[in-house]
Amino acid sequence: MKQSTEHGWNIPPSAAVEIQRRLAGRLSSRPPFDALTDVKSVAGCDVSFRPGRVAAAVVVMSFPDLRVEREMRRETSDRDLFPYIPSLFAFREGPLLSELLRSLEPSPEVVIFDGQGIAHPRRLGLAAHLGMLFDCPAIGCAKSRLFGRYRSPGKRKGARAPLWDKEGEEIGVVLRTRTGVKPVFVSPGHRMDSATAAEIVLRCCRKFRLPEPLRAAHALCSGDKKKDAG
DNA sequence: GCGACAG
DNA sequence: ATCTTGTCGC
Repeated sequence: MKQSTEHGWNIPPSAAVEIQRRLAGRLSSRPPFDALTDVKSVAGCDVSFRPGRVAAAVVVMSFPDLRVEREMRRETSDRDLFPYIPSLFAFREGPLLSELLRSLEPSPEVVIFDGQGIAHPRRLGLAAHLGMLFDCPAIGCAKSRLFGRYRSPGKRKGARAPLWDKEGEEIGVVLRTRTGVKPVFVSPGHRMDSATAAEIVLRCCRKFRLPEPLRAAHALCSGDKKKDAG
């Protein structure tokens, strides 16, 4: 049985676009928490590819201390995997991540995805799409830009610049998570706003450019055999 | 028609 | 994303 078909992910690109248009209208930009004071844990999600195989991982960390609380990993064949098409990214990485997220209890307080939130042509990047499906606060943290215009942020850690759409609406933040390194593109997914998303991502960054939950998820699904070290 | 284009 | 070690630069 093809799980991707059962879950409605394996569909023609034209149908995928229609789904995005339909779901985008139901997004919420209001975090369920006042600020960051209520957030006790943050989950990171990532997917990696190997010849013939695909693996996804979800790592839940306490917040703001960032201690690993839970790790989940799932690997399958890449048969019937949706092709990589910019703007339809969720249909490629979403299926496997959904399998992990649906079995994660209790539901995570906040989830950070390796991709865009609403900084997308139809306002439905991976983080917005999965956040919507699980009705969970979600943040998109991408390593490069897909959509939107911006002015380069300051060079120091914490510096940020708004990411705007063609109508001048803010759809995210270009955030410098480490002095002197290329900034990341943070955008709210579901039940989230840009300011809160940027704060959470920044507080999840220690010694590296990417937030720890994402680094941990990446290491887990890609099979990095490393150990801890302050 | 010509670029742009998350991972 | 992935194929891959050392190496150039701050």
